[in-house]
Formats: sequence, C-alpha cells, structure tokens
Amino acid sequence: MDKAKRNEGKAVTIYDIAKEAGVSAATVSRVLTSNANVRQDKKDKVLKLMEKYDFTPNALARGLTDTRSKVIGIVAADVRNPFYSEMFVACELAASEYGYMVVLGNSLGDTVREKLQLEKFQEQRVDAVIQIGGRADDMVLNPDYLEKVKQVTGRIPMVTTGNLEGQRCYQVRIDDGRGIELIMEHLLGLGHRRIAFVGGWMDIASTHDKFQRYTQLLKQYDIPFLPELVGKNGGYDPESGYATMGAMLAQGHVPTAVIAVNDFTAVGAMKSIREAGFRIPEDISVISHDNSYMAELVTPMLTSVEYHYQHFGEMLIGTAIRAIEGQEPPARQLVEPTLVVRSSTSIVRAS
Amino acid sequence: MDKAKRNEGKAVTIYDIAKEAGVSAATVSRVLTSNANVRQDKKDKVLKLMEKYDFTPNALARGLTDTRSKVIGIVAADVRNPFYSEMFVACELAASEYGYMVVLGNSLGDTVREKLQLEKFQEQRVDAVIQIGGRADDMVLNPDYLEKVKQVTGRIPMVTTGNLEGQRCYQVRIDDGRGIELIMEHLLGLGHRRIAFVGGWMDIASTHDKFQRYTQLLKQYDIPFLPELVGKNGGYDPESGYATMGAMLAQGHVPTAVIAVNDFTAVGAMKSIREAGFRIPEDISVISHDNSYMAELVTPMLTSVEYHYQHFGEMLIGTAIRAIEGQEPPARQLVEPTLVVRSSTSIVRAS
DNA sequence: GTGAAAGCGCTAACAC
DNA sequence: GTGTTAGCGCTTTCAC
Repeated sequence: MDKAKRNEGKAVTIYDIAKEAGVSAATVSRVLTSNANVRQDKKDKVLKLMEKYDFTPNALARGLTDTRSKVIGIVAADVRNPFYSEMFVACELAASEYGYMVVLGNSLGDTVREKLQLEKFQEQRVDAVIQIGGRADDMVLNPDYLEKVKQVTGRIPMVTTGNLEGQRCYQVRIDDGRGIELIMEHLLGLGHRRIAFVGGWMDIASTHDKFQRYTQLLKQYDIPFLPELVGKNGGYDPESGYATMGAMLAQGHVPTAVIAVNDFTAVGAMKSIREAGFRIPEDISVISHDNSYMAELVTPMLTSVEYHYQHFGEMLIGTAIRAIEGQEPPARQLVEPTLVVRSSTSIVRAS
Repeated sequence: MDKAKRNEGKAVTIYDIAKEAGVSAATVSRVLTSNANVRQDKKDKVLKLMEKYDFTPNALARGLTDTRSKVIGIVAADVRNPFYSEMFVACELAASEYGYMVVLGNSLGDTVREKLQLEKFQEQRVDAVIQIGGRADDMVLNPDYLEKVKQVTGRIPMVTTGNLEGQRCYQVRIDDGRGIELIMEHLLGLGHRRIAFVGGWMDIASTHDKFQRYTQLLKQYDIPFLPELVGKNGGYDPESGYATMGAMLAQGHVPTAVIAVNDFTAVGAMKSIREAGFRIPEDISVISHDNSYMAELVTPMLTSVEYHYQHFGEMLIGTAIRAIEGQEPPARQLVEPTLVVRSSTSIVRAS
C-alpha cells in the first residue's frame, strides 16, 4: 500500500508513448481510435509500448473533446427492489453491446436525491439519462423536479418508463392497462367475480393506470365494483401488502382473487391470507405484476405479469442511443406484457 | 425532441459566465469551488448568471486537472442478489456523505466482464475501486484477473470484501468463521446435533471459511462429521438450494437443522424440505446468512446472520476514501456479524 | 500517412 | 481579491 510505489506508476500518456515510439501524439491517438490509417510498423510499435506501460486512455480527457462520453446514466427508484435490479442489469447488458457504459443512481423515494442524481449525471456529461421509477412516475409532477428535468432534457436526451407527459422525453412504458386485461381475462376465465385490488398508491401513474383499467373491465363485464375490495394506499413492499390485505380480511371482506400491484406486495398479501386461515389458491387466488424471481420463490408459485426485462432493457438503451445519435426514436413506445401462469391462481371454488 | 433546440442550450462554460459578468474565468472558478475568497458583489453576479444559464460544471474537465474525480467504482457480482444490492445502496449512501459518487458494474460471474469493468473504471479515472464478490472471492485466483488487479492497484487503491491475498488491496471482510460460531452456538443450544451444511462452492473463500469453521466446531463439540449432510457445490441461488437439499433428503439423510450459505439458498432449501413432507422448524430448523429482506418474507421467517449493511458500506467507503487521501487505512478489517433469531429455528424435537 | 497546433472546460500557481 | 498563464490528456483539422 506504499503510496510511493503507486505514484511511480503515474499516468502514462500518449505523449510518453509517442516519444518512445518516435512518432507524434497524433499518431498514437490514431491507433487508439483507429479512426485513420497508420503504417503497420508504427502501429505495432505503439501497441507494444501501450502494453508495456499498461497504458489506459483517460476517458475524461477523451470526453472533453468528444463531447461524447459513451456513458448513459440510469436513475432508478431502488435497486433493492428486484424489478429495478432486473431492469438495471438488462440495461447494462444492452448498453455494453453498443459499447456504452451505464451508471446507476438510486433515488430512494427522495425527490432531493433524485434531483441530485440528475445533476451529477449532467456534470458527468453522460450522453443520455434513463429514468426508471421514482418521481417520473408521479401523476402530479413535483415542480422542482420538473424544472430539473427540463434542464436535463434541454441538453441531453432523457428516456423514461414513467409519466413526464409534455416533457421532451422519450417514453418507453409498460402497457399496464394490457397487463390488467390479461389478468382479468385469466381470472374471469376461472370464474372469479369477487376480485380485490391490493397495493400501490393512486398518485403513481402505473398504479393509476392499472386501477383505471380494472374498474373499466369490471363494468364491461357487468361485475359490481366493490370499494371494500380495493386496498389502495398500500405502497409497494411486502409489509404494506401484508397490512392492506390483513385489514381487508379482518373486516370480513373476502375476495376469491387478489390482484397485487407487484410481487413484493403479493408476497405480503399471501402471508396475510394464510394467517387469516385461507388457502392459496383453493380459497383465494393471488396474481401479481413484475414476474421477478420472487414469483418462483414463494409457495405456491405466483401467477404474474411479465415484462420481458431483457427486451425492455434493450428498448430503453436502444431508444437512448438512437436519440444520442440524432435518429429521433418514437416519442412513445409501449412494452407488451404477457401473463405467466403458475399455481397461485385456480378455478373459483363452488361456494 | 428537436435536436436544434437542444443544441442551442449548448454547453455554457465558465468563460461565457465570466465574460457576461465582467470578471475572469478564474474568478468564476473560485466561486465554483469556493476555494478562495471573491468579493461578494462579483460572487452574486456570477451566481446569478450560473442560475440564469443553468450552468453545470463539466466534471470531465474538472477531473482532468484535479486528478481526483470523486468517483468510486464498485464492481459487484450481481445486484439482483439482495446481498449485493443492499451493499451497493449502503455504499452509495456512505459515499454521498463524503461528497463522493459511486458507479456500479456487475461482473455476473464472468471473468472477462469483470476485467472489463475494472478497465472501464480505470479509464474513467475513478479514485478507487471496491470489489464486492466476484473473482476476488475465489480461493484460487485466475491469473488473468490477477494481472488486471495488479494493474489497477498499481495506480489506485482497491478495497475488497474478498480474498486477493498478497495483493496491494485493502480487505474488509466478513468474519465468516464468527458467523458460523454464532450459528452453531444457537443450534447446539437448541439441542441439534445432526446439522447439515447446504449450498455454495468450496472454491469461494467465504464459503470455504464457513465450512472450515463448521467442521472445526463439530470436532470441538465432539459431534461426528457426516459428509452426507454436506451439500456443497450448490451455488448460491434458490434453485441450487432446492436441488441440493432435495437430493440429501431423497437419499434418506435427514438433519434436524440446516445451515444455508445464504438466504437465497435457504429459501430453496425450505421449499424442498416442505415438499419432502417435513415441517419447519418442528422437524427441521433452517438457519442462514445475509439477513436480507428475503429472511422476513418467507414463512416461517428465517433466523439469519446479519452483517449490518450500513456499517459495512461505511467501512468500505471509509477505507477507500482514507486510502485515496493517503491516510493508509488498515490492510485488513473484519466485519462482525450478529445473529438475528426468528422462527425458522427451534428446539430439536424429542425423537 | 503523419506531425504541428489548437482547443475541449476547468483549476492552480503566479503575479499584481 | 483578481486576472494571466499554463497546463490536464486527448482528438482533430490542416498542412505537408
């Protein structure tokens, strides 16, 4: 750990290489970027010296001239949530295909943090930012946050999975309405009519959309809407799924099926259902969204709406890169969900 | 999304600000860094202009002179695993306390990717790199990887939660032996003597350490070591926990308690135990490591070894920053685990 | 094909 | 206090 020793490895620059190779820095730069032709023997000599000195080009210096950092910033709500970690990894893989790098910042539900992250990304001169979850999903956007968004979008492309309606953002959204359709078709097909909706906040766009479609479909199928079977204001974590579901059951409102806003909530709800003495799926079917690995971990395994993370990530990154390169991708794209049926849903029991 | 419009917001620089404010660029830089005093009225004028033009300092240019990017690179195995996402968020929070930023790269079990990540970080001139999981945990280090590590440590400090013995790395390791001690004390206190060990690969340092201590303690307490109760080569995911445990039970080897290498494996093992017709914890107790949120999600909730992520993250970041600042932190530090007792473990049944 | 020179946006002596 | 002057390491015209 001797500092001395570390310093002697001091930044080797293209000038050092150039001098020793008996060429100019420009030539070294040329072999580095392979943007122009260099005579083979010089190229070889340079390459060998780079190897010898463990030369690593300075991305900062490079970015200064390029105005292209090849870095995409991702601000997500919280990677500890499997949905976001799946999305992040999907983006990371997609980006590396294109020679881009991604950097992640978590907003952790804090508007200030989220703004700070955007600011950091701006300072870092990322080529684009992708916003997954967080404030961008709010139905009513925080004005402070909005101002920051305007500032960012004024300079670089921003793609979001959220709302940000009216902003100069590229949207790549999950078709939440379609997800609910798949769910309802499935449940109705199994004979369910007392279908609860659990979790989430209605001021979050995706949840709002889901709920809207849920009520619409009930009406469409002539099923009475029962407010007591709606456990909104639940949040997105297991605890709130547990609490919301528990409260509903405790009040004697027993559905035959429960739609959870995500797998986390579903897991909490399942626990609560069991503790109330019901069996899954015999007494109550449970169905949810995200199809994260959680869905396969629980018993019975969850029927869940799947978004095809890999594809989703590719769309996000692809859109960002096309925007960076001035190719004007569509302003709005939808991700088609599918339903993965497992064992947490079954035919409604004859009661 | 009109490109034209975006371009007109072209990079405002300190020179633009300086000119309009009627001061020199140096002065603008001074108010930016607040490293030196500037007359209040000039400062105000500059500040106002920065606001007006949404000036955002270019971190690349800044890093070019500073040789201090205020960025720490973290390479983790896979954020989709709760252990790593918890660690990452803990580091992110700790770093922001110190005015540092962290960037994440996932190695995803691929040596090539891991080397690439290190290389990227080097190019980005991060001030330090923190290695959590991945190749650094191997008992026998891949020579290619090792070379890259040497290259990195030759320039910037590297702190690792892994092995990397003999390298110029700062180690901040979990005291895995101590974790097993806590587990064994707990289990022995409950009367268990047929204790299985499930999951992990023995060529991973942390698993190796756990297993070593496990056999040591058995001997110490005069309990015969039963190889049939060891399900190594299991990996770290739910599937392998499920498979390994299933195989053991199928062969008629039924322990009274199972030590899982992490929560993921534990969840898989639990499923397998149930499917084999045993109850948890009445027939078989289950205990694991990591105490991730998974531990509280499952039924019964898992007794698990906790590492205090926040503190762990602070140690990692603190060590990195001290090293960056030339303060020579200790070469090796241990994280003390504790045991969180929940309901997956109980007194061994009278059989 | 290759070198010289300018410049990317900022910081840090160094004078005044 | 504040301006001037060098760079930081790289890319990129522009000549030759």
